[in-house]
Amino acid sequence: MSPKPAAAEVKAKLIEAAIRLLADGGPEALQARKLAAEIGASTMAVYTHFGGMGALVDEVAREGFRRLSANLGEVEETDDPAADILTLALAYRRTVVENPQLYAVTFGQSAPNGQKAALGDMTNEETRQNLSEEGIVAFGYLVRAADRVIKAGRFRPAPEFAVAAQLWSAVHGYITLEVAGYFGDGENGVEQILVPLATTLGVGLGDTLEAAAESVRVSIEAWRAKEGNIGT
Amino acid sequence: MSPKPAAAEVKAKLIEAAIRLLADGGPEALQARKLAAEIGASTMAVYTHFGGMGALVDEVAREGFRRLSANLGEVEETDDPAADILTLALAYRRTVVENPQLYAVTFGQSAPNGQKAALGDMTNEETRQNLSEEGIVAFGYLVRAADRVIKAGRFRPAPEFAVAAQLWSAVHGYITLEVAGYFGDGENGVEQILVPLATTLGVGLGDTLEAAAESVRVSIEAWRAKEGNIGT
DNA sequence: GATACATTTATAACAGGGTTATGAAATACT
DNA sequence: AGTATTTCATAACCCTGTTATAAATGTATC
Repeated sequence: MSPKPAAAEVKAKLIEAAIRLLADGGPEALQARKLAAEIGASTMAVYTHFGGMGALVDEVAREGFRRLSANLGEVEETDDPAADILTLALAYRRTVVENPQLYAVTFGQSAPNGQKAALGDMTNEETRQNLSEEGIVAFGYLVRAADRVIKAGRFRPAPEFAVAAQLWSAVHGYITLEVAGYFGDGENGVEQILVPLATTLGVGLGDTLEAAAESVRVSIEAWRAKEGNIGT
Repeated sequence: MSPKPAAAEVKAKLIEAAIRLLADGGPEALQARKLAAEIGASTMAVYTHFGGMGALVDEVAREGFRRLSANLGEVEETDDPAADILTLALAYRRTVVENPQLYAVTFGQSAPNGQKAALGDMTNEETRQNLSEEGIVAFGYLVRAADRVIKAGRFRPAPEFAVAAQLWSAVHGYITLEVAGYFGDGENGVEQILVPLATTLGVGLGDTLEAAAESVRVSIEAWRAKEGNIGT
């Protein structure tokens, strides 16, 4: 059926090259001619395999979601689900901080060609079904974690989706502002804002101040050990 | 000193035209040739008055901050500072929702020319001084509101800046995700997510559940009356 | 194995952006 | 009035996405 079986391979190489160019040179480095040169082909490769730069950027955005989901999936569920939430937030943050350019595209912020990567409405029970698979998978980790905390009796009973959406808003907002440069370099913002924010959210959703603080402490300690962040 | 006194006027007309084009046609409509046609001039106007599209976009971003500050400044301080915080958040949200394209530029998300509108580090006492004036003014309203709630004894004692940064993260994140289309159309997300989030933040920062809920109720009621949002 | 067909690819051109020289027009100062 | 300085319109330049076009490459059929 397909005269040239190398098609999928070229497609993958283009995506790979796109992410590399994006990470190195920012959105303006994501150009058809540079991509072609990177994989040793002509610009036509972009058009035969994607139809244009727009679709390629879309695919890059989806790949970002896939990598985010993969990183969130590596977070193990412990017997302290409240701590797991902050651990997920820290994994989310680390993923974005390590490749801000990619996630600017993934979240439709940086738009090399005026693209948007909208996933769809999450507040509607029905439309939530036909969301892009990549986005719903990533969000699903938060929903599951929220559900576990509620079932453990530490958050007040509430729709786990609504709780997850609140957590997502707060964490996403924090990460967006940190990456934009508002909270300084390094782990400064994590210590001064994200950690207190995690406590605030835990207590606000029903946890006791003591339990929330302890969960935050546990998660942060593991984070420091894992990422080699010797807290100051 | 200046041979042509019309300079400032042309500059203002360009900014005005840029915001109009942006609102109507999105980032890709923000072009030197279109701007020139809009004000009945040649593209050189952009270069003599701004030096290039980049600087013009920068100026548009600052204008967005100025308008945001103006809208936040219109929020009156009541004797319920916790309610005022949600009122500020709703004004913030309304400003962005009414002109998402402008605020995509203001927050450096949409980058017609790869521009960024970074304001600077807010976690550092010293560097916080030399932030761009436009950004610090807008953020200042939140800091002042947080301070009032703390002084009223409803939030636990804490640096008002840190509290404001948490609030800003959460609200900014919510707005970003709503505008991106994740929370459906209209006031859906406000009712389902932003309002509960406000309660969560209030309680998490030290307020009682009853007091926080009452403040949210008061603010939302005023909001419905003002914006004509007949709650469902 | 040779031929027909579909797909991919390289080349080259086109269209539409930002930007830049250049000289003319317009205004303020002397 | 004359001079200097700024602004502006025209036209070109460069770069980027895109699109014709024809050659090359592989698959399927006889």
